[in-house]
Amino acid sequence: MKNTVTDILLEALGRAKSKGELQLVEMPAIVLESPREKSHGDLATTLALTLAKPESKAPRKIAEIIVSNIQDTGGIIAKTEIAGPGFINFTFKQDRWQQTLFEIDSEGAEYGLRNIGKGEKVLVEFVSANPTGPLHVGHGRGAALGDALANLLSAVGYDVSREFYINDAGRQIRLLALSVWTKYQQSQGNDVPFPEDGYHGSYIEEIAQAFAKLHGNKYLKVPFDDCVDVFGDFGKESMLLDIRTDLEAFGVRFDTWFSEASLLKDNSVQRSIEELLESRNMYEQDGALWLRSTLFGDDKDRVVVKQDKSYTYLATDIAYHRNKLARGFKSLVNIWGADHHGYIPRVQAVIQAFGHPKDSLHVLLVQLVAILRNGQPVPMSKRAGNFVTLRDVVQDVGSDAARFIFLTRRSDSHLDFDLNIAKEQSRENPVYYVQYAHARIASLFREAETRNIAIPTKDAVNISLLGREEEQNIIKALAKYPEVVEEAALAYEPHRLTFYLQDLAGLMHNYYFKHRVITEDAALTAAMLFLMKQVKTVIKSALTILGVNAPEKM
RNA sequence: GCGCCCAUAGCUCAGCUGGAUAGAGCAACGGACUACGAAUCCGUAGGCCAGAGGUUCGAAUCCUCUUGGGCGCACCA
Repeated sequence: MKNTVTDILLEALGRAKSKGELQLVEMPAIVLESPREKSHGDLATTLALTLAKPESKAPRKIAEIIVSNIQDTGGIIAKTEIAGPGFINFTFKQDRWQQTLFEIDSEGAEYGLRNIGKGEKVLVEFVSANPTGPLHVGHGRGAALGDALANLLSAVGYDVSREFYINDAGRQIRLLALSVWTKYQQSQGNDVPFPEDGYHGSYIEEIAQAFAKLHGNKYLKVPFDDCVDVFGDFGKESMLLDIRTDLEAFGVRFDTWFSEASLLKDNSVQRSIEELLESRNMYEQDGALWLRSTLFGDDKDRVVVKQDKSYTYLATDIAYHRNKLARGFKSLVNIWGADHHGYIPRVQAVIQAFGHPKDSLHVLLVQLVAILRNGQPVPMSKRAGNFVTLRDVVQDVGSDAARFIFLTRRSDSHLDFDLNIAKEQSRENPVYYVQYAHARIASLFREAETRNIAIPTKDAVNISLLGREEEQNIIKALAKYPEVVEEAALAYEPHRLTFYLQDLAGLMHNYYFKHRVITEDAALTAAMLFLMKQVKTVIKSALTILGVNAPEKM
């Protein structure tokens, strides 16, 4: 629809130019938007306003010139108006909107999908929690965002992979090993002091018990340094299994689990460093190797190899991002906790040092989640191993509610997650509101079936019967869906879909309440059922992108 | 000290690339079930978009400063 009008406008400008009515030294971008105010038509453009200055003419005058040159060859426009300071408002013919319903009906689940990505490979890396403890709600928010975003990017034609980066190198795994080893020793009666900065939490004991069950007292007399790897691997594998299980319960599956340690093992860290030294993006100073990140906008250069020849965290990240690029991903999306924001310029420098444009990496920051119970914040202390886990929340409120609520805010704004509201089955809980709209339509269809009324196909329906205001509003909302999907995908903002869904569900509930669908008037009943069918399709499509179920019954 | 993010109705938040009279939900108040699911709907009220300048035809949106919150500033991970 937008494209058609854009073409019409471009042609009009072309004619105005050839007649000498407008100069048009530069062709302006055509911006079309749907006005809030209904009396302003279906689409509006500010074209005349933006042209006022370069043309040095009054905007209304320019609008008149443009309008006089418009030729609506397709016959879709009912009315063109100049309003206010120079807006041009278009109102479409009713049957044009109603075509939307046929479109949805024939495309079904495909409706709204686009191919702007053209199969380009995109990697979405998210969650990437240390395998040293269970996932908490913050990870859940990242998981919901990453998964929905991946779905969204697929919906617009990208070839998307989901990846979990396992931070399994370095000190934290050693500390995990030591924590498990200590609990193991203690459980076998050896009074070994627990490490001060060790991981607390009952899960460590569970791992130690599982270890004892498997190995008995075989490692009881082995000094820690001689069995770090055994305990480390065991701990890591146990935690990863837990993490994977929790994520699956949350409906999230990864295509790849990428191990940080593997980058050290296969020498890719070393090779990355050599490559950067060769390209002069890395240099030696004071006995350390530095990434010349200031070349690419970072505040200061960063150490990659320390004086003692050990690597900083950045070293593996360099190798990791090099690896991502080498796998052919044109676009990388990283989802991080907001406390890592200071790290962004560094990694963007890495990308550029390897010769890729800065904007091939998009970092989305996820703010913390505060859990509320009965309106009161639930205290969380990571140190004491006492925090609300993703598993707790999913068990408590369900995966659907959790996912939807995580996606009702922009990712970079704080989120208060109220457990009581998430379980509530009312308007206040947006998940139920939207799911209910879907289930209500399903229920309506069941009712129709018991009365032997078929859900009509498009050949058996007279769409022009749907002329009431509520019907027009719903149809317009449905027509907007493909745009919403596209914009949400390009902006990396799945939350736009949750807002869209709430609007659409609202229109549906309002309509349903005002107008009885199944009546004596068979033709009208058929048309209304047909409309409802398309609403159902779109709600389901959007919920599916968000990773939320669209139930037939609740 | 330097840098990043945020400030919109009593509360929680939307507001698309700068557009026309700033929107939802909740809470408050008043209404709607002999009919397809009232898990719903309708109405009323609620605003100096933190403050002050600037840019322009036009600013919640862009720029500068101030105030008030959050977070980063490691040869840690």
